[in-house]
Amino acid sequence: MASRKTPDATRRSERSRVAILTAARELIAEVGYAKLSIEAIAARAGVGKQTIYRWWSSKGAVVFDSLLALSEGADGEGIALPDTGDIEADLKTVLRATVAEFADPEFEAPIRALNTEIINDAELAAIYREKMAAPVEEAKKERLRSAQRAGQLAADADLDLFLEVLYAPLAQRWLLRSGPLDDAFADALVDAALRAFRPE
Amino acid sequence: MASRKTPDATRRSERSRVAILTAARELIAEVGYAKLSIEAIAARAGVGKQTIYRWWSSKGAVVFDSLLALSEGADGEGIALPDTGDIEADLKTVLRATVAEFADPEFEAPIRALNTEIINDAELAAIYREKMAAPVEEAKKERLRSAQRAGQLAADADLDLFLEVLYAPLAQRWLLRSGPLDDAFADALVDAALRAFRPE
Amino acid sequence: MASRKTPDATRRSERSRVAILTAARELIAEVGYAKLSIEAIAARAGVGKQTIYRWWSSKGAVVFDSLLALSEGADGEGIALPDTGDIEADLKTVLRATVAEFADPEFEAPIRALNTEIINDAELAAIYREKMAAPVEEAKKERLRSAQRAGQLAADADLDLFLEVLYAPLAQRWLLRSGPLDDAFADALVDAALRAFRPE
Amino acid sequence: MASRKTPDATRRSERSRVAILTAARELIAEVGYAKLSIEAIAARAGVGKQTIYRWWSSKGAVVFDSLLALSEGADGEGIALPDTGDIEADLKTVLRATVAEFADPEFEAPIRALNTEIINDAELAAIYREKMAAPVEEAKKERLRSAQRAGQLAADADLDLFLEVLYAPLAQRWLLRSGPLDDAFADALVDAALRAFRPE
DNA sequence: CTATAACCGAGACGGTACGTCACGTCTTGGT
DNA sequence: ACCAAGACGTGACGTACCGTCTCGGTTATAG
Repeated sequence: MASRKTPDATRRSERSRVAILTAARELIAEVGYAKLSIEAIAARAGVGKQTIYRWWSSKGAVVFDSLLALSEGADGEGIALPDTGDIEADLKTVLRATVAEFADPEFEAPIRALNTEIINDAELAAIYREKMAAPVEEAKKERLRSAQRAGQLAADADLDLFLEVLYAPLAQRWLLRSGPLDDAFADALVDAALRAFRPE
Repeated sequence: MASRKTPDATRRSERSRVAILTAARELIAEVGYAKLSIEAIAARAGVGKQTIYRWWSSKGAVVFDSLLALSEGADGEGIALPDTGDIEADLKTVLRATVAEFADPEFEAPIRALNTEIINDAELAAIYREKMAAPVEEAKKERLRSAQRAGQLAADADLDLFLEVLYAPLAQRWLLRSGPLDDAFADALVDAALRAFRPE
Repeated sequence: MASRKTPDATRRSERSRVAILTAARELIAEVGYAKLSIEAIAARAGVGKQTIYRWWSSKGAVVFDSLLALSEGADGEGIALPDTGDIEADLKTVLRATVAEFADPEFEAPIRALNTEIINDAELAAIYREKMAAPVEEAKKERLRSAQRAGQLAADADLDLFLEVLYAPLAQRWLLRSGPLDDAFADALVDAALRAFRPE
Repeated sequence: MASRKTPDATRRSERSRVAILTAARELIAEVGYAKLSIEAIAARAGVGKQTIYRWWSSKGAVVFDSLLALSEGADGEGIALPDTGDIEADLKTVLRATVAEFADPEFEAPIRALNTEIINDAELAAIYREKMAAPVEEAKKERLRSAQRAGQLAADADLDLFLEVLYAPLAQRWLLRSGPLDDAFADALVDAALRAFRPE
């Protein structure tokens, strides 16, 4: 069941690893995911192609890792959501921030690339959920639990479902460009989600 | 000074058009979107490559057309939703059907391919919304208006938002494989959406 | 028994064919056979690698053809040997010329390349004999027959053997650098060969 | 300012040296010279690549050494030619044996490899002549001197030339596959050489 | 009797070239 | 004019080896 050739990870060149991931990130921003090539990454990173193939199984895996690396460092505590005691206000703040983030053209290419990868590769999807989505989601749920304790959300609300109802429409509009992505939309989503899961 | 290339659509070979679209559909199902090539489509269709390039601007466009063709024929009236008078029951019926459809491995490859295209190509996204999404959406909204008239939905409910809250989480789970996609989930979504937009 | 893919020779680009052969010849002279690469030939010829692989099966075949092309044009009559009536004088003239030719550094690289190919590829060896060696050999034998008629050579002399005795030592010295390659050696070879095959 | 690299020969691992040479010989026989790689030799010999590069300057040098090793052991006296008093009979015996040796497919690959190396590398050619060719040649010349003393060969015959006239045609036919290599040919060569250098 | 310097196995590394695939353009001959 | 066929220049693929460069580990003299 093990892979046929297992390079010795202790000998791995950290310099090369970082250079490859950096080059991949830069190139995605510059030429987009579709026109990204392993050769270009290797050239930009000053690395032999084999060094990429030795440690990653596909272009998608490199790209994925390069984006994953972005969200690291701030692992754990750093990603708590604001808690003013007013769940509606706090969620609107957060969703408006998300909307603003999506509007940043800098994030456009990499995030579309990431989604393209995840849609077509179940394995990467699993890693994505574990490494990138899960911590953020947990932070969000923590805030929701606080709201439940404060009686602002039904005590038996399915928090996963709540988050999906809240975020999926946002993500869909952005991905499919199926409608305006503005503060009004963010607010409307928060209102709808809170209505759907209010106490009583 | 005139545009360099304007093929005469009246002379277009219908036989070739159909063969290309059919070949594209078959190949997507067989090898997936990523490994699909124009050359393979041409070979399978018994067509010169130029005949493809003459009428479509990119691989995505061919693929897109080939999938678009699937949803045609039943244009207009055919896609009305059930209306038993009970919006909750009707929506659950429809969403459960959608869930079942997504579970069909036959649809897997083409729909993921379609989404990959749409995510990365704004123009195709527009055509998709106009040609494929809009008619279906309109049918759904028609049913919702009926529910509004029956007092089962708030009179001022934003129907677009309602549909997004209802369908986006479904689509997201399927695309990202972020959770089970079953009848229970469908029912929970309908319940949440109806709670968010109930009258009063 | 036919090759798996047979390109249409009538469509072949003469421009590319000539450019490839020319580039190959130039590069052999410049960098030698061992360091010659298909990629370099393609680049120099302004041609895609596939165009080379389409028409030749190996680097050796290209190189071989490029050298073969050199000896064409003068096919047939052009290669008669001098016939003054004195076979000894004539052979010495010819062998001294051959010695001089071998001393030309311009010929060094290509001819060594040619021999390397022929030694290791029986098929190329056969083509070489038929296309390059045979015509020259026939011309030489014609001169020897004239000498036989003049009574300067045994009437029953094996002319093939005569030529081998005459030329093989020359070629060997050059290839293996096993001794000086000068006029004295040429003369000595002619003397020995004539002694071995004199009349009576 | 001293030479950068001077491995200490006294510390050299004999086990590795032999394993490398053996592996090289085996691989030449198995895959031929052209497809032989340093990495394959190292792997087969259970040796690090550096150990090869430390002691040999090129692939050719390794191959050459591996073949050279074959002809050692019997250095010096062992390689005397038969001397029955009849030079014609003795030479025919020897040449027929050589012909038989060339027909052995076991020798095919290595000897062609050796020649390929020698043709393209003047330095190896010099070593070859000194280490492999010279002793054999001296033995042959010793037999010829005996024939001269017996009056079977011209007293002033150039023995080097004699050997070239005798052996070069043989080697050429084998290398270029330019004709049958049989006993008849061997006999004809001996006859021709003896005619060329007979007394008087 | 260490220690310290070389060789050694292993194999990661930056590279070059391989031979293949598909791209999108262009040309030819047939309908 | 459109079409099937496919040659072409281009560029990327993933693989094989190149020759160099660390890494421990193991000898085998020199202190």
